[in-house]
Amino acid sequence: MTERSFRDEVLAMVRRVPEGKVVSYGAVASLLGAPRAARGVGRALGTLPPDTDVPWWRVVNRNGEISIKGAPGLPALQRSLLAAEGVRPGPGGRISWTRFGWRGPEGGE
DNA sequence: ATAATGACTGAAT
DNA sequence: AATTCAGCCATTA
Repeated sequence: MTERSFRDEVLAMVRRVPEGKVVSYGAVASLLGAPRAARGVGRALGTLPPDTDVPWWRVVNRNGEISIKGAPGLPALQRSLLAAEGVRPGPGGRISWTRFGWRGPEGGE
């Protein structure tokens, strides 16, 4: 069978994140069976084309903050997309895992 | 095959 | 609680 690159698995997993929910890089890595590959997840999302159907904006770092460091406008775009889904950072500027954290495919979508 | 890079994380300060 | 350090991983040159 075709070896599915780690990148493809990451994209497939992120595609399952329901609207209005967020997940951390480490969580995605964990769901893929590689709990220490958080960076690999970030890298995978970094290769996404601007017209992708993958909801990359639903992935944030463990603190519930935007962790993008690429183009200057991307962080703002992510905040905007999240806000459009009802995901808003709390008083501290962090997104609450209790309210918006996605538990994974088995945790209930 | 080795070295460098980066949308990460946990532990130590 | 906030910041700093060092480890970990997949991918690219």
